[in-house]
This record gives sequence, C-alpha cells and structure tokens, in this order.
Amino acid sequence: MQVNIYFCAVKQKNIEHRSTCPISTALDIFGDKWSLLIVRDLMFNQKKTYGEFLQSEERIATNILADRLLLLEMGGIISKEEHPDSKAKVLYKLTTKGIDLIPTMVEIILWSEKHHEVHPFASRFARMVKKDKDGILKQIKQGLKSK
Amino acid sequence: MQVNIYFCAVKQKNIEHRSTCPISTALDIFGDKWSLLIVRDLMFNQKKTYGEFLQSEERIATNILADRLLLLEMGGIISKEEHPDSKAKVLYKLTTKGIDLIPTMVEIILWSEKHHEVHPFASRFARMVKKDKDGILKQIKQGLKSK
DNA sequence: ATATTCACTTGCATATTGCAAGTTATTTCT
DNA sequence: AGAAATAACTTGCAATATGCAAGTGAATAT
Repeated sequence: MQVNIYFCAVKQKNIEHRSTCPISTALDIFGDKWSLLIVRDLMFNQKKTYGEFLQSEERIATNILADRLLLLEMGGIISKEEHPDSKAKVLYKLTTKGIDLIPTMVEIILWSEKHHEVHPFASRFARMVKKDKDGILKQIKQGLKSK
Repeated sequence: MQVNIYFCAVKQKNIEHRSTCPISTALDIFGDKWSLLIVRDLMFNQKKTYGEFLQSEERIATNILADRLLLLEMGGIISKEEHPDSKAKVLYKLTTKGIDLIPTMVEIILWSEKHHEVHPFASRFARMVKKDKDGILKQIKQGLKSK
C-alpha cells in the first residue's frame, strides 16, 4: 500500500526484474504456484470474478488471491472493470498481454498432459490441439477478444 | 530427508498435486521463481554443474539451488550423472521430460520479448524463431540429445 | 429494515527464502 | 606427500511469504 503524489491511497506492487533474460522477466511476473491458475480460469474457464476464482478446486486462500490479482494487474496481464450486473462485483479481464499468454499456456498443457495423469478434459483438449494448433489458438483468442 | 524401507537415508521431496489440471500439475513442479532458470541454463546456456548454475546473473542462493535441483530431479525433469572430468563434479542433464519443455520455454521467451525490454540476444533469438519455429525447436532438441 | 452476497483485509501461526558461514570430498599445486 | 584450492553441498538464523480463520464495509436481495 503506497501513497501517490495526490495523497490518494493507491495499491501498488513493484515488480523487480532480476535480469534482462526473458525467462527471468516472465518469472518475475508469474513465477509462483497461483498466478497462472488465475490466468487459466480467465482463459479457459470463463471465470471473471473474485468469487469464481475462489471456487477453483486448488483452493487458493482469500488473501493470496487478492495479492495475485494485484500482482497480475501490476504486471499488465489483467485489468479490472465494472461488472454489468452489479456494483458489488468486479469483472476481471485478460489484457492483450494476458491474451498473448495463450501459446505458453497451451504448451504447458501439452507438456503436462504428455507426462502426467491429468483430467480427461485436458487429454481431449491436447488431442484437438495436436490436430490443429493454429486453429485452436485463434479460436481461444477470438473467444477472449469478443468479451 | 526421508528413510526408505531399506533404512538407507534418501533425499526426497514428494511433489503434491493439487488437482488433475495440467497447468496446476505443471506449477506443482516448476511454479516458482528459480526452477525454470535452471532449466534455461541447461537448455540454452550449456551449463551443466552446480557451480555454473550459481554463476548466473540472477544470483540464486546456494541452499535454494540445492533444493531446486532436488525438486527438478524428483519431478523427473533433470538427472544427475558422473562428470567425465572429475569425481568432485556432478553433471546435470535434462531428461526427455525436461527436453520436452523446449516449446514451453520458447513460447515464454517470445511472449516476454514482445512485452518487455530484454537482452538483445533474446530479441535476436525471437526473430529467428518467428522465421522458422519448427526448425529452431528441432535444432535445440538435437543439441540436447547428443550430449 | 434485515439478511446475504461480494470483494476484500487483518491477525497470527507456519513455511519458505535469502544470506553468511561452515563442511566434506576431491583435485591441484609445491 | 602435504597444503591449498575447488566443487557441491549443509546449517543457522533473520526476514519474508503463505495459509487459515475471522472480520469489515459496500451493495444487493428479501
């Protein structure tokens, strides 16, 4: 929690970059056990609110979720918007930078599906991607852009 | 540090899987700030020993390095071998599972290069990948397999 | 007007990280 | 052959991050 020059309280997390290596820079933003699960929920599971993220089966703690949402926002991966249904709700969206993580996320899924026992949905998805990767990537991107 | 049924001390880290989601499963193995930097050094920088990993510019602590090497080994991503030059050295290698992370790593590099200021080497690499992704992926794979 | 939902925040115990200083087994130097 | 250096860790401890349970305040539903 920091204060800006207008003395208006502003939440901020400065992301330190350990080096100019692109892998290191990426990990500075999403190198933890939770951030990419939020991205996953936004990207593949049509989740958009704090409450929906909380319900994911990995059971993220409320304070950690709040912290990671802030970090992802500071990292330029997600943004907050007014929820059309209610002022009490907050709608989270992937930014362009967040949407650009689609290929990375898909490769992680392919790798994990190859080497671990995963949910049948994941295996089916992997099969589809192997048939037509570019098509699926575009489809996911379109689904996110329209919203 | 655990003890196996033969009462022979064995180092072990059990990797817990929070769900059967492939992203979550992957993060259970490499979801931290350091693991993929070790993979990077093995994959792109021809580093193979504890001492070489220590010298990377992100300055990993010695105990964390030892811990992550163990975790990566338990996760099936790296393996230890005798160093041909000396008994005092240990040679770390990517397993097949580790080599299979090439596409994920390359996508992270492409994403990071697009959205951050990174080292000129990374920009040059990104340009090459954009010209012939499949070719570069194969080339990297070949370079790792032969060793 | 009251209860419930929603998005957080707070306090505190526990776990992980980071730093500096060992330790032990080689290997190199003299 | 003995001493110094190298390599790969380990240990102790302070600082930081995580996880859990309970609380808060605004907005909405009853």
